[in-house]
Amino acid sequence: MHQKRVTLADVAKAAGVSRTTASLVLSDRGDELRISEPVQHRVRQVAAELAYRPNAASQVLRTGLSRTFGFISDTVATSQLAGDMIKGALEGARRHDHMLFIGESEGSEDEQARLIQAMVDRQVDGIVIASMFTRERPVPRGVGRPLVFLNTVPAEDHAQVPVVIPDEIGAGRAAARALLDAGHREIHLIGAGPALGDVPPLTIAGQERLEGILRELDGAGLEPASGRRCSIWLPEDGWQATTALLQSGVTGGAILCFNDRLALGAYQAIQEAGFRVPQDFSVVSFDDHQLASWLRPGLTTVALPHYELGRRAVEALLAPAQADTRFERVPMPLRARGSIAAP
Amino acid sequence: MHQKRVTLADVAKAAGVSRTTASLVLSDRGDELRISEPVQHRVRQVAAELAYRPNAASQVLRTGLSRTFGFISDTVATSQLAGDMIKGALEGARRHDHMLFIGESEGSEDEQARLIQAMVDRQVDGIVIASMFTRERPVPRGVGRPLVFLNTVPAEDHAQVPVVIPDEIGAGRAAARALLDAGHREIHLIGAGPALGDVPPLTIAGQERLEGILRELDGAGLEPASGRRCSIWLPEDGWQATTALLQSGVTGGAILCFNDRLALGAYQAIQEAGFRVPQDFSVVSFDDHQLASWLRPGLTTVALPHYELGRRAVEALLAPAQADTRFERVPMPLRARGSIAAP
DNA sequence: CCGTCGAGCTAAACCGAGTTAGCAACGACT
DNA sequence: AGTCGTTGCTAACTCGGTTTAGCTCGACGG
Repeated sequence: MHQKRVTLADVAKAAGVSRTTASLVLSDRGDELRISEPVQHRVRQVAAELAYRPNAASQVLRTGLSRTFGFISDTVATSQLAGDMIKGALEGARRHDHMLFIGESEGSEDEQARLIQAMVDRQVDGIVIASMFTRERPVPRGVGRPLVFLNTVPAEDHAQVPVVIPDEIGAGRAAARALLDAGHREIHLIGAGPALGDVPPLTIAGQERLEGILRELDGAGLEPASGRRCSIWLPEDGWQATTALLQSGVTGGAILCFNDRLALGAYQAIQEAGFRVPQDFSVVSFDDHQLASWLRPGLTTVALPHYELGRRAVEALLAPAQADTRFERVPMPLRARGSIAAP
Repeated sequence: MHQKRVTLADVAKAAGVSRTTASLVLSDRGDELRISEPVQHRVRQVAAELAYRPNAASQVLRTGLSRTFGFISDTVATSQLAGDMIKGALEGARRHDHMLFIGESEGSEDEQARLIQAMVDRQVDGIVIASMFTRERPVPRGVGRPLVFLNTVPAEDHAQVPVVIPDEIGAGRAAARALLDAGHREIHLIGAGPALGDVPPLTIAGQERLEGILRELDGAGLEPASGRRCSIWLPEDGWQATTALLQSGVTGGAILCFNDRLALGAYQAIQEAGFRVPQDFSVVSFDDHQLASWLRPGLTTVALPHYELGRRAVEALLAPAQADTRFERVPMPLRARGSIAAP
């Protein structure tokens, strides 16, 4: 099946030069080592004619560089979250002419260690450790290659790992600001709150979104009108929390959901109770799940920049690790659609 | 940055044997070549103590096998479609102790050729060419490695490529059957139909789903009550088609959507018109998008087995290509939820 | 006429494994 | 004593590149 490839020796022979010369020319060191123009030209021509492609394994063995990165995430499947992140990572790799190994640890440290091992065995030039949900993770030791944490914060503070995470606090502020700007004063939280600390366990995102929201409201001299914490952030939970809110006698105002899936549940509860978005309730949320553009009216949401996150994480592998790039916060842009109106 | 790895030579030296002996022992050919038990034990022990790991680049160079597959898709980002497919591919690779390169061609033949080239340079043991939407594609020539088409049909009939695709005809039958079994006789199609050939261009899936539906209805002596072809299958299109259907005076029956996003639009149109699912309209669809379980009521849909597709495609790379495995149709299971009731 | 210098190229070592051919030591058998 | 066979191991080559050190040749200066 594996037909014979054209090797450097074949090129050298056909061009009537030594392997050394061929190698120098093809790696653009010909001028540096004084190979004459005619010879360079001939080597290049022959290489092109024979469709020569260097054997990467051989280059890796000699140079220790594989032009390959690794990308390990805890989950790959969860919606387009991962898809866009991987897409960004691929773009980052492509820009530097690298390939990308993908691995999925399913949250298991053992599996992650196995993947790191397999990638290091293959001499990857760096590994991104990604999480689909912002959280703390121990830093793998002794990898011996550049490492970047994506959407993940190192558990030990002494650990020297560059980190790329979304600016969730800024996102919280942006979501609150969007409602304030529309004139809302009565803002109900779905998913967490109303007080700082009322967040589901282990989610840094929830914590920081809430912090941003409270800060922005505080700047306007406000507090949330109410807040309902949900242990999981699925549509069903949003539906329940919103239904409870409506049953408490609220007939209008603004609803700030902690993610788009909760917002879907909120839409459903609002519609089933006979209210309308945005006439009765303005809704804003986080993530910019595909769903957000499919709802009627379109859901205004603060986007998780998955693509950017993936791309920057990979590119951070190559960047010289300076102090100021150790902790990169990627802004989360507001996607304004039709779910916010004046009260 | 790259600290020195332990090599086979280090192990051999520490164990007081030759590199040959160490190599034989560690590749389990010790018995075959009569290395004594004590020596084998010592070598293994030393290897473990030094945490020896073979350099994959070196093995690749020597053996030509990389324990690595390539997975090239036209799009990675589109929802969890790709995510689950990649997840399945990862599982397939993991089972055979392989790693997985991911690449995205964005539909460009040039980019795909570049990716194939880069993967072949790295001596991958096989490449899966995947499409997120079933369609015809030319077969890349001269790859020299095992190739499998996933969700993709070779454009040239003479091309010898194993193909893994979902059983869309069976899916069409299953969707129609689900409605017939509930007692429905009046079945409206959203997305394609009512006659064979009324499908959006370039989608094999649409064609085959329709074929399956028509066959199953025909078996019950029926034809679709109506059919509306949509050029794209987004929620907006489903909403428009369903709104048109309702405005034509239909007040109940069954709606068969060609995918879940169309079904979301149908749900929205039905609810906005004051009807209810499933009391007034039963809805069934295809794909089993995450969305399907989030709708109220849950959407009954025929699942695209993305995970299975990904896994089987990768495993097909290793399977000896027999005639009967050349064209693998993966069944699409019905996911019954709450959107179907008796008329 | 010899020494020096630079231009232009190459032999050979090297990366870290896998693999082939064969050697040394020892006992058994003729 | 010589031959043979077996056991137990290793020297040396190979994969396909990169890199170092150095060779050859002609021009030029003294």
